[in-house]
Amino acid sequence: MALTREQVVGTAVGILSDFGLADLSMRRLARELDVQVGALYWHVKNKQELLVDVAARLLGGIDAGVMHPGAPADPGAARAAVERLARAVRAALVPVPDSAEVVQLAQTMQPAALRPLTRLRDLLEEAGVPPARSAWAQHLLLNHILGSVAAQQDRAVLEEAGTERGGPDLGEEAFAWGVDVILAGVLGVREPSPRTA
Amino acid sequence: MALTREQVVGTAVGILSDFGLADLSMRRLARELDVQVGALYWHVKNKQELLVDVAARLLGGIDAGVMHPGAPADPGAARAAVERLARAVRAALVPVPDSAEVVQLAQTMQPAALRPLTRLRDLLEEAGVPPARSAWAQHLLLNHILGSVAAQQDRAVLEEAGTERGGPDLGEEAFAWGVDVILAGVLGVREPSPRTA
DNA sequence: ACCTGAACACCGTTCAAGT
DNA sequence: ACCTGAACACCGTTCAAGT
Repeated sequence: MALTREQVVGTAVGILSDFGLADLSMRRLARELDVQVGALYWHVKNKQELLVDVAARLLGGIDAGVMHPGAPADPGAARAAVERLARAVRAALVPVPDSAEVVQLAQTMQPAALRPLTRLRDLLEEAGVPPARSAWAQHLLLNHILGSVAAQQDRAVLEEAGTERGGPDLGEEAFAWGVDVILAGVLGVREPSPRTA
Repeated sequence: MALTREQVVGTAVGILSDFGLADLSMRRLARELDVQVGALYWHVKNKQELLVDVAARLLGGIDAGVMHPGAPADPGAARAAVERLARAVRAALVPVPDSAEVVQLAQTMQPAALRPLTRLRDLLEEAGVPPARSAWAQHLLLNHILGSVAAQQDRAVLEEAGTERGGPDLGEEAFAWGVDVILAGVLGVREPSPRTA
C-alpha cells in the first residue's frame, strides 16, 4: 500500500516523542518507514511543513470538553475555561521532548493550524480582554506555557545527564502561579467566580 | 598571532548578527577566521559552549547604568529598574537574528553566565517579590522578553519573504504592555511611584 | 601550545528515471 | 501517482600528526 501523509506525520510524532527533535531527521524518518528519503518529499513540501503538522497533531488530542465552543459564557466561566485550556495544552506537550520548540515554529509559520491556541484567544475575549489586546494576551500566555514546558523538560534532561544545577522547581505549581499572575494582570485580581450562582 | 577564544566568539557574534543562526556553523566560522575547523575545538569545547559565550556577549553590552547595582533602593524605584532592564535586554536582542533562541539555550545551560538576567531576579526581589517566587517571576518575565523578540524577528523575516500574514504588531508597545501586565500581576497594580518624593 | 589534514557519521533537498 | 537511486552541498566532532 502507498505511503500516506498521515503515516509520515504519525511516525514523525513517534520519533519526536521517543527520541527528541535532534533525532527527527528526514532520513531517520524515511528509514523508519522503509522508504527512500526522496519519497517523503512527495507527501510533504519540506521539513518545516511537516513540523507544523506534527505540532497540530500534538495539540489535536486536547479534549473537546476543554475546548467547549458554544454559547458565549459569562466572564467568570470563560476565565476558568482559559485556565483549564492552558493546563490541557501544557499537559499535552510536557511528555513530548522539544515539543515547545516545534509548537513555536508552527505558531509562527501557520498560527491558524493550531486550533487550541486560537481558541485560547477567543476565550480570553469572552473573559473580558478587549479585542485590541487579545492577541497580545494570547502571546503572553502562550510564551508562559511554552517556556514552562521547555524549562521542565530541560531540567529533566540535565538531571538525567547528571548535571545537577539546583535551581527552583519549575513544574506544575510554578506554571499555575504564572497563569494566575498573567490573568490577574490582564483581567484584574481574581474574584470568587459566581459559578452558576 | 595565535587565535584567541575572544576572536572566535566575536566572529561568531558577527555571523549571527549578519546572517542568523542557520549560517553560524563551526565550518563557516572557521572559514571566516582562516583556520581549519579542528582549530576551533582547541579554543572551545563544542558549539553549545560557544553559543553560551555568544549569548553572554550579546547581553554584555547592556549599560552599567541600567544594571546599577548598589544600595537597595525602595520598591517603587526597583520596579522602575526592572522595567528599564527588561527594555534594555529586549533592545540588545532585537537587532540580532535568532538571539532569543541563543539566549534561551544559554539560560538553560549556564544561567549564571548571563548577569543581566540574574540581576533581573535581584531587582524583582527588591521590588517586593518574595524570594520563594523571584525565580518564577524572573522566568515569567524572561519568557515574555524572549517571546516578544522572537515574534518581532519572525514577523520581519516573513514580511521580507513576502508572506504577509497580517496579524497584530507585536512590537515595543505590546512588549511594554506585557511587562506591565506581569508586574501588575506579581506586585499589584501600579501606584504612582514616589520618585525620591 | 596551537593548528592541519583527513576522516567519521551524519544532514535537507532535488530530480531524472523507473513502475 | 508514487517511489528509487544518486547526487549536491552541506553539517559537528575527533584525532593523529605536524610545528
